[in-house]
Amino acid sequence: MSESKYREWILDTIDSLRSRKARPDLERICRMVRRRHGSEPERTCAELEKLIVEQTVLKVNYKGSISYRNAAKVQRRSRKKYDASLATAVRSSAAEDASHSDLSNGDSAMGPADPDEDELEADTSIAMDTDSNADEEGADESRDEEAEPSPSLPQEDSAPSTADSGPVRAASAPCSPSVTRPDSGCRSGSASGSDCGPGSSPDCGSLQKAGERPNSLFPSSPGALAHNELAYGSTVGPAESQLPGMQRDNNVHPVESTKPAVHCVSPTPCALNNIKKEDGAKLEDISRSSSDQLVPDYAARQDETKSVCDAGSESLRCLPDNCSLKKISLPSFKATEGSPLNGGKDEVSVKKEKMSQNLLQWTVADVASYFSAAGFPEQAVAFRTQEIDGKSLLLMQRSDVLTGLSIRLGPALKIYERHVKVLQRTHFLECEDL
DNA sequence: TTCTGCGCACTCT
DNA sequence: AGAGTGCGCAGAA
Repeated sequence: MSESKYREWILDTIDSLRSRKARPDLERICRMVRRRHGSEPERTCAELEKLIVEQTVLKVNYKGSISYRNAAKVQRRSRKKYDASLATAVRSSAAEDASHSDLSNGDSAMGPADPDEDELEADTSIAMDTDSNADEEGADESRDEEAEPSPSLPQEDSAPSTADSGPVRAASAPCSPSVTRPDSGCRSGSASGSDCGPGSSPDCGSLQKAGERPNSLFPSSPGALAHNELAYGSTVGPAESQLPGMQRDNNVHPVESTKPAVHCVSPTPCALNNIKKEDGAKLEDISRSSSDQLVPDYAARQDETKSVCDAGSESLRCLPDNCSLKKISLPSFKATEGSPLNGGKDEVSVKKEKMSQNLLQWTVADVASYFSAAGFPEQAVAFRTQEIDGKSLLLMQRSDVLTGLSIRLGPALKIYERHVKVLQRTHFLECEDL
């Protein structure tokens, strides 16, 4: 309930700042929301992150600083072509979130709000993230594999877009989730920092809602995912898939753009710190005792084998079959599928499917226990703190993992490359098949 | 002190 | 050339 209210407030604020030619950064947004509605900065940060995840708001790195955009209003300028292709991906999920249209973000306040704005969000968002980091491999790889499928999509979309008839319309679904990462949350500026400051550990509880949203499912569309990676991962990204505003930084200062993200200590992270100390200990103990050695082996192998492309399917096989990850408890997975340890090729594929599907059903606890069991108990706490469930996991970008969880770079890289990426890839590859 | 409006330079398509 | 963005400054509240 308050969620939509916040959405409105935040979008309104962003629009407002923009109209007055002020950079819509975290600090200003929080301040304005507080002034206008009396909302706590931490809460605003949390809600903002949710919107970012939903892609209702895009977080971009423009001219060296982080800015937030009303997804509905961005991108209409350039990416229309892109949209077309993206639209497809999005659209699939769109259906699911039709409900989302409520996102209509109340831009009303803003400018020439277009009627199509609601819909725009979807595509817009997808492409955005500029700030991201560039991480080469991630993006490159994903690009290779993922980019391919998309080509086919475009055409399809074009049709739909036609349907949109509207000038801009492309995708009808506002769903795409993660283009931007929530990571930078409160980091920017002093204000943000102070607002969401460590001491103020925002109520993470609020954050989790993001994952609950229906649209978070959209990743089910391979295309969408791919795009996310591209865009986000713009990281490395080939300018191909990025949005105008966002890519600027990446293209121009790939490295620099990353920096901000690194420093950033999103609101969540702030909370993380506190939580880590408290609950972390418990969790760590538990998880540690349960799994440490499992992953290395598997992970290492993955790394080598990983020629990205096959990573997806390979990983699947790897996880359950080759690697003795039995210990890793994948609740949903097991539940629906039974023991993953046996079975021939057919079974494997079946498992694959189920696993992917189940991924969407993973709860925060499932995700945490997964990483815990995978040998990252400490980091698992971060996932838990950030309330990353299966859906969120699918939406995570490399930078999210590297910087948004406030975990050390080393483990973060391993987690992303060996697990997150693999799970995502697997998931959407599978979706593709379907 | 804070908010708001806006000229103008930048950046990108 | 056209359009989005936001810095920096001045005026208003």
